[in-house]
Amino acid sequence: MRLSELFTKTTKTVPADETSKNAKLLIQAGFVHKEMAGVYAYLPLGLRVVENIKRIIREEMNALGSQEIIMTSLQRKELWEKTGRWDDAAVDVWFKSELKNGTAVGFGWSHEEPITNMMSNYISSYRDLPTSVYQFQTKLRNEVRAKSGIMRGREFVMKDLYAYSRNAEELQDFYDGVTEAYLKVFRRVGIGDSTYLTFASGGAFTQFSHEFQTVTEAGEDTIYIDEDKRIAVNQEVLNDDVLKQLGLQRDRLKEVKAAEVGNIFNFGSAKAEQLGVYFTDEDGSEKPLFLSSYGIGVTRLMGVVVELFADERGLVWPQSIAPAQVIIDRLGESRATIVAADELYAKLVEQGIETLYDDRDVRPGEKFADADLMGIPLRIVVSDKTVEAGKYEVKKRTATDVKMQSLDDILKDLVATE
RNA sequence: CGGGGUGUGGCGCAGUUGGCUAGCGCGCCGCGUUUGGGACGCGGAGGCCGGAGGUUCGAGUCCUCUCACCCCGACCA
Repeated sequence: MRLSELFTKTTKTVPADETSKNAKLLIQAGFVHKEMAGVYAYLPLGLRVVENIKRIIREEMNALGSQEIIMTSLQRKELWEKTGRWDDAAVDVWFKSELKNGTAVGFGWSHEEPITNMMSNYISSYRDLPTSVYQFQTKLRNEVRAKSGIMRGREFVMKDLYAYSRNAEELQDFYDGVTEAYLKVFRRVGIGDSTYLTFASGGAFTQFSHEFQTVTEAGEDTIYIDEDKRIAVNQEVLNDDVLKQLGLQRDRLKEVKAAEVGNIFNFGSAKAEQLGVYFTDEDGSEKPLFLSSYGIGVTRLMGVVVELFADERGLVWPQSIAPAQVIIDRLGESRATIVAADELYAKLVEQGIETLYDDRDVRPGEKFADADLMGIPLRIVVSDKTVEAGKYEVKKRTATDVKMQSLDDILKDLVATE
């Protein structure tokens, strides 16, 4: 994409009503637009990041054998009444409305109920199990107070996966598989080192649920991490019994602030019993489905990445989710430089490398500042000097030094670090 | 939901004890000079001051109500 044609622009001044680092930088760099408190629109560059995160998650979920669907935003009241979750006293984040004829509907803040109910149409035998589906959906939650930019909104993109199993053992197998897959997702998006499998308060069926917590000051949770074992305990369940049970020693734990980027729940058969969803087992008996659900906050994850890596010059994206791999800064308007930059751009695009091309007639300082602000991993300068040298000037976003490289060297490096 | 704060061109801000045509910077448009870390000159366009009501000869400035936004706390199944 040529920056002269890119729909958004960067800005030097940031809206005064944002204090969180992620919102400030994402707005400044033109990645998102704030519509209202806790509600953000994703612009071309921001959308690319979201889509890159989704792509990684999608690959890992598909590898588990799960299949992608998309559920509805409008939901039926009756289903949620069956599980006691329609009541505002039980769930206080509901957005509710009604149809013209007065029928009550809710806007989806989660999808366990409708999806489990739907399963009664498609699962009737043990032969249909285990099975799982997932979706990327915009969740709507009427939070009393939105905060932390895109990390806690009233409208946000979430990947939720629902797995149905024949019994507790089968459920556990899948549960363990997803746990691994999640760790892999977080490694791939670049936050593996700071993300911990965390024991948190469980549902009705199990003592614990598992959260994936990324260590950052911008987080809302307090967790205690064991750096050697790579696990953590959420403050909400921390006590001597729990530590003993998990084989952890209090004096080896470190208290940190963290943001929950993923969570997994084991509902056992409780949800299916409430909703009346059964299958016929091998012996002919009717049994309730075992449900487990798995969430990753896609847009929150994006916010966490910003918080984790951004520096004083702007955003810093890991290569795996960056809106582009490369930004070409063309300096000067000489014929030779324009031709050289156009050629480089065409070649990179041809190689399938996402490339931003700063072809604007603005001063060098502005181009450098924008490239830094947008956080593109690799910057290539094309100028009269580089044309004369027959090489390109290359600089990593995180580096301070520049290298003179040929296109072949650049391509080699790009593939190697992918 | 409790406490605190803020609403003035697209963005950031100033506007004195009420006073006459509401300013400044960035950005935007035109012309020219510039071009390796956010250039400069000249000339322009753009706001009825969040909204409603009130006080007053006169309201961006005062009063009442209301809406929105931000922060802290509570909440987050």
